[in-house]
Amino acid sequence: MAKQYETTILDSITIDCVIFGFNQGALEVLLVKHADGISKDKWGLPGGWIFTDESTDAAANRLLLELTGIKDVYLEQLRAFSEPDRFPVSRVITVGYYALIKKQDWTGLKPGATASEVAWFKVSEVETLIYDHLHILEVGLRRLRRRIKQEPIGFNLLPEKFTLLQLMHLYEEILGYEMDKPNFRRKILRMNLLTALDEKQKDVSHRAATLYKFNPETYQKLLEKGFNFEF
Amino acid sequence: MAKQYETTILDSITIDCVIFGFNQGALEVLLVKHADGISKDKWGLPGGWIFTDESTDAAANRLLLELTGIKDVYLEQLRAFSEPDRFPVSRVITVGYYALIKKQDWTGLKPGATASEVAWFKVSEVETLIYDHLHILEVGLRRLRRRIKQEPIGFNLLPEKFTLLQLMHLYEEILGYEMDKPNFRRKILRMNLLTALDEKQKDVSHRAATLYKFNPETYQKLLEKGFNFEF
DNA sequence: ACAACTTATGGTTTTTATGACTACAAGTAT
DNA sequence: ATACTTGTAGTCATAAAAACCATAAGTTGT
Repeated sequence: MAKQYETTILDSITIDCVIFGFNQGALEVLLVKHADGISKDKWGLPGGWIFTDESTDAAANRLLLELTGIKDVYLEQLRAFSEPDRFPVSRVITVGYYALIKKQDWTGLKPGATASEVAWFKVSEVETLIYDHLHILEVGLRRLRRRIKQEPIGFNLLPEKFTLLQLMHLYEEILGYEMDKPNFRRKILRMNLLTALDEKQKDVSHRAATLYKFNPETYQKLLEKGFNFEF
Repeated sequence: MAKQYETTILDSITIDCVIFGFNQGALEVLLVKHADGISKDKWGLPGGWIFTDESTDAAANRLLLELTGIKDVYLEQLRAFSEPDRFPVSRVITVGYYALIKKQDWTGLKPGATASEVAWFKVSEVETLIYDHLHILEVGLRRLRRRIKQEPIGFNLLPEKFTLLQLMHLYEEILGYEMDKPNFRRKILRMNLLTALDEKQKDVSHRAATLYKFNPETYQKLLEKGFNFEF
C-alpha cells in the first residue's frame, strides 16, 4: 500500500488548508486531530501530499474533499512555508491554502483516513497547533482581512440568503472593529452587488429584516467597467 | 561536482525571481540568458535550487546574490507555481519571488555560473520567456500593482533622494494611468512619510525640484497609531 | 389593547478627501 | 528680454464618509 504511494507523490512538498467558517458572529477554523504519527492526538490543519501529476490547486481541492467531504468552495493559495525545521521528521515544504465555506452547508463532517476527529474552533481561541500550523493560520487570517476589504468574498462565509446585519457582523468580526448600521447599509447597497429578495428573516423575535443575495454576474459586469470594491 | 550538490538540494522545488527596476519612467525586469540545458540561449527569470538546510526566503536571497550580485533588497514571496507540466524535464514546483531594487545602485551586473548574459528589459516589451516564467512575471506585476497602493514600497525602486514628480511617474507607470501633479503632491505630503531635504535636483534644464526621502521610522510610528497607507 | 423593547431602515448634518483646474514661481534656453 | 519648461500653491465643486437622530415594524409581557 504505502509503496504504491511513494512512487506517485512528491516527497518533500505538502499542502495545508486553513478552512474558515462563520457561525453566530464568530470566525471559526476547521481542524483535524491526527490519528497517528508523531503528532497523534494533536490538532492541526487538514493537509496531505501532492500527486506527481496534479497541481497544488488540484491537490488542495482533492485533500479538502478526502479529509472533510467539502468541495466546490472558495479556495486560494496563501504561499509556501519553508523553514528548514518546520517539520521535525524530514525536510518538507508546505503550500498553504485558505478556504471560505458556508458552514451550514456542511454539517456532519467526517474525519478522513488519517484523522480521528474533525471539529470547528473559534479562531480567537486556537492557541497551539502542530508544526508551524499556527503561523499558517495567522497568515491565512491576515490574508482574509486584506482580501475582504478589496474583494466581495465575504459572501462565501454566509448562507445564500443573508441580512445586511449578518454581513456587517461578519465584517466586524474579521476586521476587528465595530461599524455603524445605517452607514454600512448605504455603503454596501450603493455598490449594487446585492439583490434584495422578496423574503424576510423568519423566527426572529423582532422586526424581520429583508434577505439579500450576492450577485456575482453584476459584480463581473461592474468589474469590466472599472469598478473597484473597497471597504 | 554535480554529485555533491545532489545530496544537499531539494530535487523537486526551485526558486524564480522577478526583479523589478525603474528607469527613465519605465518599469523594467532583470532577465538572464541560460548558458546551457534545454533552454540554452533563451531568456528567463533568474532562479535555482534550494539547499536542504535553508528556507525559500534564504534561498531567494542567496540566488539573487549568486546570479546577479544583488543583495539586501526588498524581496517578497509571490506563491508556488505548480502546474504539472510547467517544467518539461521533470516534475518541479517553483516558488516565485519578486524583488524591488534601486537600479542605479547596481550597475555592472555580471551573469552567474549558469547564465551567459544578464540584462534589463522593459516589462511592457517582454513577450516570451522560458517555461511559465511569463506567467510568474504577470503575477509579480499584479502583486506589485496591488501592493504599491497599500504599502509604501515604491521607494524601493527609486534612489534614496527623489523628487515628487519621479515618484508620481513611478506610480503612473506601475498603475497604468495618469495623475494630476498638484493633487499627487498634496496627497503624498499629507501622509507625512516624506522628509523634504535641503537639497534640489541638479543638472536639469528647468527649475530644480526639492528632493525628498522616505522615512521608514515615521511610517512605523504611524502604523502603530492605526495609519493606513492608501493610493 | 397597550407599553416596553428590539432591530430595521430612512434621513440629516458636518467633515474630509478628491478631482479638475487656475495661477504663478523659478529656473533654463535662445 | 522672451519663450519655454517644470515646480509649487491655491481655489472650487463634488462626492464620500462619519456621526448622529428619528421613525417603522415587529415581538413579548401585562
